[in-house]
Amino acid sequence: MSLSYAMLGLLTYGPMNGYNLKKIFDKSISHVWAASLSQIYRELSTLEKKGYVTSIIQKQEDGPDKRIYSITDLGRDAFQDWLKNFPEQLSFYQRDEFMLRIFFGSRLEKKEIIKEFEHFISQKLDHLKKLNEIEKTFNIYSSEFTVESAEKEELFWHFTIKQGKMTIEVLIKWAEECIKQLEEYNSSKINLKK
Amino acid sequence: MSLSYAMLGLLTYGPMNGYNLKKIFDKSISHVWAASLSQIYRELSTLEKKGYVTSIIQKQEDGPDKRIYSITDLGRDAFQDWLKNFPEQLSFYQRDEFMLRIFFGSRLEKKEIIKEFEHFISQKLDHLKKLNEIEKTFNIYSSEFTVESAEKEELFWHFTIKQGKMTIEVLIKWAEECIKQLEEYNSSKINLKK
DNA sequence: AAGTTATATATAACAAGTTATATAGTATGT
DNA sequence: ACATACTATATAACTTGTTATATATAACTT
Repeated sequence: MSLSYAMLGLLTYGPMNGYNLKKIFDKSISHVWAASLSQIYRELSTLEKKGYVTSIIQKQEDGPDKRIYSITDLGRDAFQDWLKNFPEQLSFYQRDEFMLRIFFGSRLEKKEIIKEFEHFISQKLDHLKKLNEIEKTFNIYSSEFTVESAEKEELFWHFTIKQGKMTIEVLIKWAEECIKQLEEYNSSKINLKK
Repeated sequence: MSLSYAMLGLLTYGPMNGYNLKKIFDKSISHVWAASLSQIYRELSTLEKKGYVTSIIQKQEDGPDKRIYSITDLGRDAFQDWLKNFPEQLSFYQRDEFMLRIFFGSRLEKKEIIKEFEHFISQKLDHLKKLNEIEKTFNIYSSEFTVESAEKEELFWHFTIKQGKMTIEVLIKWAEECIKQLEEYNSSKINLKK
């Protein structure tokens, strides 16, 4: 599945240990595919069993030893194979806790729900900042981690950031519209009652 | 977690069996929270153990017996409690297989990647259609399943559909911009080489 | 008549993701 | 000096989600 290929993809940039891989994840692709440390460690052993990566132990005097993983030719092939075979059917289904609550929003007070929409907007503004931070580190990584050309590598990274930004911006607009509609709905209700 | 509350939420509309619950899921909240049949069955037993639902067996002459679940007062309270307690931190992290491949898009031919962006657009157009179909059935359900007022119930359902539509529309715009940028990038590269 | 699809009912096995726990050094704050 | 946080290393337990399997009837398809 996708996690293993995300990991193999990052390992094409160079050998890494689990902890390091997690840091790179968070600074590069967490907005596209998130991973927890424990998942990464488990997946690294699975990948090793499959022969997609090999590991060596690096002794350290300060702190515990490191296990450094490198991608194998078999691993590179598997990654490239996955990469070129995009799925036919892209998933339509979602799992969004906030949206689920909104679905049942009629069971809440108008004031409460407006407060939640406002909180949603402030959270999305935070997410925009996070994306900007990730974007800033791209030029650092692209010079370190270049496969073909840093420019081409960065182009695609920016596509994913752009997707995130555009989506967040539209969600903010959506929430603002919902608030407006709720306020209108309430006032018309009050008028009817009079 | 969310699945159980999605199920409890639907059960506030009336008693249902697992199979039926799945159908309602697909026609109402799959765009917000998806569930598979096996998950639903497992979760129903968990909910029963917790006392949030009770079940009776309905004998049937044609086909196997049905187990009809009803929400209990305890279940209603748990649902309402969940509903009013929106999480402070909304998740920033994502898991999107398509976007992950785009992240590594520099390893593919320009032609291939443009083809995938085009396929993405056509899939998103399909998803728009699915959302429209879900939206159409809302008025049917809102008259059957009304808690307070059908109008208020539908208002929130429409918010979730609107969110889906706005997001999909912006994703299409994003993909179109990516294609344009890729074409420009390639031609400028060719020019540089000349 | 035989095969496929849909309705109806689930359970079992497996894979993936989250949370808790364990260990230990280094740095920073009060 | 003591606590908290961060770096660094993971493993274990638990929860959630997906895929495969099982059974049986009815309706539609070729």
